[in-house]
Amino acid sequence: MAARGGGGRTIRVLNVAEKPSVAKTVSGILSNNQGLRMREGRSRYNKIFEFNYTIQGQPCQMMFTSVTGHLMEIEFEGRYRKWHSCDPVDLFEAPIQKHVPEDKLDIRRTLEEEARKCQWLVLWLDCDREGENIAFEVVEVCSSVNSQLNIWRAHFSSLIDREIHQAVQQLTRPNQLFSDAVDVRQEIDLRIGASFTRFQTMLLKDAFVFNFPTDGRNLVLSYGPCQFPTLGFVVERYWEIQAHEPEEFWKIQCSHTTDEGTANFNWMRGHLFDYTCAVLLYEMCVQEPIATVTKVRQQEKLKYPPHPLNTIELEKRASRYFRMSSEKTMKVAEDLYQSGFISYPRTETDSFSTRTDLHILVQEQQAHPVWGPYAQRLLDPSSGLWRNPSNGGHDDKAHPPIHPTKFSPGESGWSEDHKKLYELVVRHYLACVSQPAVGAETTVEIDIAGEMFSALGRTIVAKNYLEVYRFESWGGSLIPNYTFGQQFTPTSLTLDSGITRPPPLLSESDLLDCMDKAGIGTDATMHDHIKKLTDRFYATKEASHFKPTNLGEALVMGYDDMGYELWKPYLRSMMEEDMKAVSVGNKRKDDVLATCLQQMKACFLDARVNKVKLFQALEIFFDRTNRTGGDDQHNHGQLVRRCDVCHDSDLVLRKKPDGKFMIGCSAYPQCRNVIWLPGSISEAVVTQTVCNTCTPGPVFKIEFTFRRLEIPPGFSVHHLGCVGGCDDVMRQLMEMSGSGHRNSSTTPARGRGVTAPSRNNSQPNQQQQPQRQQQQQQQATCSFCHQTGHSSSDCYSLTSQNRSARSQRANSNNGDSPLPCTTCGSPCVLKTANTESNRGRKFYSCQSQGCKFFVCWEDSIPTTRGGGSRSATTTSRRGGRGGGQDGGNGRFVSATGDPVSGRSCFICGDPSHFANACPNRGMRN
DNA sequence: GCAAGGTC
Repeated sequence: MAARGGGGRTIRVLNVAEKPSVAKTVSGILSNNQGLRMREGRSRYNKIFEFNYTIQGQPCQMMFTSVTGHLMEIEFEGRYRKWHSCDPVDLFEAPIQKHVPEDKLDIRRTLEEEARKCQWLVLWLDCDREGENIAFEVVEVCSSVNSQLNIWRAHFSSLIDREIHQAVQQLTRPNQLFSDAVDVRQEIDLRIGASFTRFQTMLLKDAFVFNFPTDGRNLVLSYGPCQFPTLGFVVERYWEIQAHEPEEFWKIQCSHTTDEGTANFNWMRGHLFDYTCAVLLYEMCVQEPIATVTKVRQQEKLKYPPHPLNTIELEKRASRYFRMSSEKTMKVAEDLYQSGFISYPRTETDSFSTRTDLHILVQEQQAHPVWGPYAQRLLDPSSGLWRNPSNGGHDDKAHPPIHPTKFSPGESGWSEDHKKLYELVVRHYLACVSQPAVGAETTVEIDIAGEMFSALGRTIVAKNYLEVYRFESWGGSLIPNYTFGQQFTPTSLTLDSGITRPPPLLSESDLLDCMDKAGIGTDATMHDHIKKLTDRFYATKEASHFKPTNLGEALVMGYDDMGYELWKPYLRSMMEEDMKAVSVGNKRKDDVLATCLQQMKACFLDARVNKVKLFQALEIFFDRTNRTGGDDQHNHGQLVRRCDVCHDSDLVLRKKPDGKFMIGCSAYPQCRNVIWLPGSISEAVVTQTVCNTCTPGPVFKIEFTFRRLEIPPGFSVHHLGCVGGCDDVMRQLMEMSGSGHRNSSTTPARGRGVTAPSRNNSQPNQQQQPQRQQQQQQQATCSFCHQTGHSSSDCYSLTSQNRSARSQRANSNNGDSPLPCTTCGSPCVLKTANTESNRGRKFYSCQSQGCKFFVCWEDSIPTTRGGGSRSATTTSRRGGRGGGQDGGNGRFVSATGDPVSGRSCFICGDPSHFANACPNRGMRN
């Protein structure tokens, strides 16, 4: 702190904290609870504490009050607030104002009244970017009534006496850059959120039949840079599950039982997808079933207690242990915090400060009837149970990890959820300061006919923290004693089949994990974003797992089909990087704002041009209403020819709202036959001239006018063209611009198809390209939004090049041979496997949505066995021990061609089944 | 009727 106050005269200092509890605690610490007075402010929650204090020799009369988080909000100016007052694209530039909302006016009044009386303002907001921004909001309010205020910032990371005294003696100036970063975030969030939300709501809400229970409220199809990536995680997992093709695998299981117990030996190959190979190896084991012990290893293993608890871990664990939603968890935690039983529940910190008195917290818990005795042992040095907690590596510099602050055996007013959550916080804390559990592990490896197997036995030597942390367990199993070189005959040796399973739907804990890793939301808001998915009817939660609704899936699909990754976390991650750059002065606030908004506006305009993708995606799931939902591009047009797809309606020429032309079927959406025309057309009129070549006729020719600079030299600006297929000029221009014919009447939209987005419609001609590319490289021009200074890979509105989920969906539809599904009876298709062990092998799979059942391998069908797609020399994964089927008589052969076994069961010889289904399989002593 | 971030 460089400046001093008013010499020896007592000055009045207004201190402002981010929340009432901090104002109270800091006042208590600084005053040492001596001469501390409290009086009411204008807001019933935000009291004012008064006491005397000396800052660097300067006697001060301290006034300490608080806000409750942000004091201000940003909003569009009045004339832009009504949804129909402007085009949503205008929201990228509409004037924005920051104001104190109605429910914070009383806090503002308190600040104004106190600031008028003071010479200094000391800001005690949380020490993060948001806290710095709130600090500037407080400064704005206070300075407006007292421009002479001397403004200071106190830095503290926990509410510990020494740190607070130190903070007030080392005041600095507030950091404008930190605050700027938050201003940028707020403005981008508002402009993107409001524009896209209005756009997609007004476009789709009335165009489809949605039967969501909105309780009389308007249906809002919101978009937000946090809620959409959260939805994206849910949809992506769902697509992964749908794209999963079950595959059968085989593994050899061995067990050995003695008086000392049972050892289950696992095949060290894991499992094989090649049945023949597995059978051959199994057969060798059966023929030479003596096991030889090749390794016995004994070692001590430790299982460590968890790190101290932060918000995300609290939410994840409450979800896992109690199936409590993150929203509920935070509500209950807030209650417990408000009533003083646990510490502040919104914290990223998972390590305790070295100055925290950890023992006091345990002492309080000694009285508890259930975990009290454990707390007593923990405090007894002779038990050796105490261990200083580990460091999780996160520190928000504002709050300690979540820990119990007051003992309770359970309050009468507590719900079951309150009891569970308090217990979790206490047990977690006690676990953190306990020794790890100790186990003795024995690993035994055996060899049967050259195949290796291993078994693990564990005995728990000391449970330690597991005694109190009942939510975790550590399975122990006794196995017999073995010695190196020992031989024995297994009790059972079986060839078991299994089938690969898709991953499960995302649990709340998984979803929080995804968001945490991708930086979506903050610890205080993540549960809000999750709840928003269900509030907006984008996802449902069933048995603690999230599944997208048709609406959620369709919206993501629509943007994905446009090629945008608005539903992926990258946009938020890039914004977060820019915020960091602003906060350390590496980028200017105005530059980041301008660049980001320019790019997002380009993305918005492009999305609007391609809105048909959203329609197509929603049409897969919902019926259309008679209302257009603002989409009028399919209403009128000039007749070009009879539709060559539905043969029932006409193909008509239309001009789209963006000025570009297309030819589509008048029966849209029942028929989605469409011809996209080059973007270089400035005018197009259907003439009465009929093409003499194209059939079936009549096909009316069109008088086109092209923009000179957008067509190659040698092409005429005026052209009487035919779109029936005979016209080379049109064909060439269409190819150059990536436009052309598409029949989408039978295929739901997936991927770009031939519909080139408008940005590609004015490609330079061949001669111009090298020069243009060079210019682009020199200027680093984004090929998407056409702004300089970044490439398309750095564009906020990233286009999707890597569409794994969609390509999987597309690839899964490569079959052509019908066969009824054994599960649902729907027709199946023949597909080609793409896994390492079965690449190229054909199989039948059900095509019915929601079934997707793997039916069988093509070569396992009896009538086709002789000519199966696998060759007789299929090699196993075991080098020289290859084996397979011969091509003709269906017998197994070894790599040398010697017959090994017939196609009948090699265990009992019955031709009606194979060994894996044999009732006698396995070998018993 | 829209975002996300604070907190009560």
